[in-house]
Amino acid sequence: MSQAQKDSPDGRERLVRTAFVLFAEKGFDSVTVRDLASASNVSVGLINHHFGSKDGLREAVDEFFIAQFEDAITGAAPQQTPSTPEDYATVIDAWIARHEADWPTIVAYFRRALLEESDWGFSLFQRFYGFVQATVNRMDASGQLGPDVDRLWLPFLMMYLELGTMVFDPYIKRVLGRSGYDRELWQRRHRAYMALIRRGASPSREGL
Amino acid sequence: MSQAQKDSPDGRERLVRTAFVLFAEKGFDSVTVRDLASASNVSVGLINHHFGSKDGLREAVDEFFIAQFEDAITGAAPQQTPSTPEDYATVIDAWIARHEADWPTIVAYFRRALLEESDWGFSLFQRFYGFVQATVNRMDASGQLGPDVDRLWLPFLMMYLELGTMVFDPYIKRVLGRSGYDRELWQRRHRAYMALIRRGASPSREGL
DNA sequence: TGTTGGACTGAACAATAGTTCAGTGATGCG
DNA sequence: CGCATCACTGAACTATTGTTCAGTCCAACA
Repeated sequence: MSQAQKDSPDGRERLVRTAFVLFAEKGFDSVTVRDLASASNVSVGLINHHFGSKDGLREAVDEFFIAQFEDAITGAAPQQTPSTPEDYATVIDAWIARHEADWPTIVAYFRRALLEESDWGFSLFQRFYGFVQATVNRMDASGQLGPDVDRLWLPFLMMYLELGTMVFDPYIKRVLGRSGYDRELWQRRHRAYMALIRRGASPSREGL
Repeated sequence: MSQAQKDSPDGRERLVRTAFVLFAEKGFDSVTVRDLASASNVSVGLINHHFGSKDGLREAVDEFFIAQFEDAITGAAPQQTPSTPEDYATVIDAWIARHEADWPTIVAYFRRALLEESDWGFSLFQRFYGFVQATVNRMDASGQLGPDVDRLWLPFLMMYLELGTMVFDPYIKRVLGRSGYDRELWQRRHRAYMALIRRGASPSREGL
């Protein structure tokens, strides 16, 4: 049990980090153990030495990723529990801002985790769902939800808006020429998202 | 150039159809040419004979899929161009209803197309975007959009709600125990979706 | 100093992948 | 009948994959 030394990462750590990037970019199956080894400057044998198999490495990378995600949902807002749409969006924005450097990689990895339909991808979804549901419940308790709003679907619809931004970002990039997470675009999305949740898209029916 | 005979599909057609199902279920890479051959009751060689390569078969399956999608967007509503959120949702509902039998396969294939980030997956996205955008423009022209609604993001957010329902349905199944496309659940989602687009989730601010 | 243990190597291995191609059988045409 | 064409076969081939393992190196410890 050697202590973690931060100065120069050993082969094991380099493997996890480069695998995280490569899996996110190209997908698990498309990355060979030789790709991983040469990108990490280690030999092929080291993967099986440390992780038993390529799948073992994947599990290690998943844990590495979950740690960041966990921190985002719990550690992110230890005291401030969001109870308005603005709070909720702010928490998520803060998380994104905190991970700005490797945000594209995180998004890409998240994408694949969700779309590959794995068990742990489901656990990610479930955890996120719990977070959104709790927020909606608090909004409800403080009278911020209309009486006819569907309490079952609203959390899912909110998740779709959030996760859709992540999952479809590659296509946004191709349609608009830049990522939906680019500063200006993201702020605009934030406002549009907020407005939709709050008031919908119809003109306010003052005349009724 | 033999005419298409409907009675008993030849090896080529059987290959495309079973490949469509298997690719949707397990993903392109996870399906071997031997799987495809035995599931279609043909020999391995036939794939390369007809399609040149496994990738050639994929292209044929993609075209097969696009044909259905195309029919959904254009053929679905030849005359009726949607210009209200209700119209829009109705067109999509009709499409889904029309493909009820193989809807799960279509959803699964769509998922994989998105995940793989292929050019044609992008063209699907783009085409759908064009459809939604046109609808939003018509809504705008007939005064159904609030003045402060973001015209750039609204179509994307609407797409996220629609596509999210498709892409995340496997998780809905695991959270709620049944598909979001089950009749009762779907109708409820339809209303919740409509309400969100129209009025948002906040209680109507009549007192203001 | 000798020895133990763990990180690390890389050639060799076995399994599996997609592809090739010589050959079969049925069909239609002259 | 002879010939050409076409869908189709399946054993053989080649490339690539993940895995194994005997062996190297080096730091820690007695």
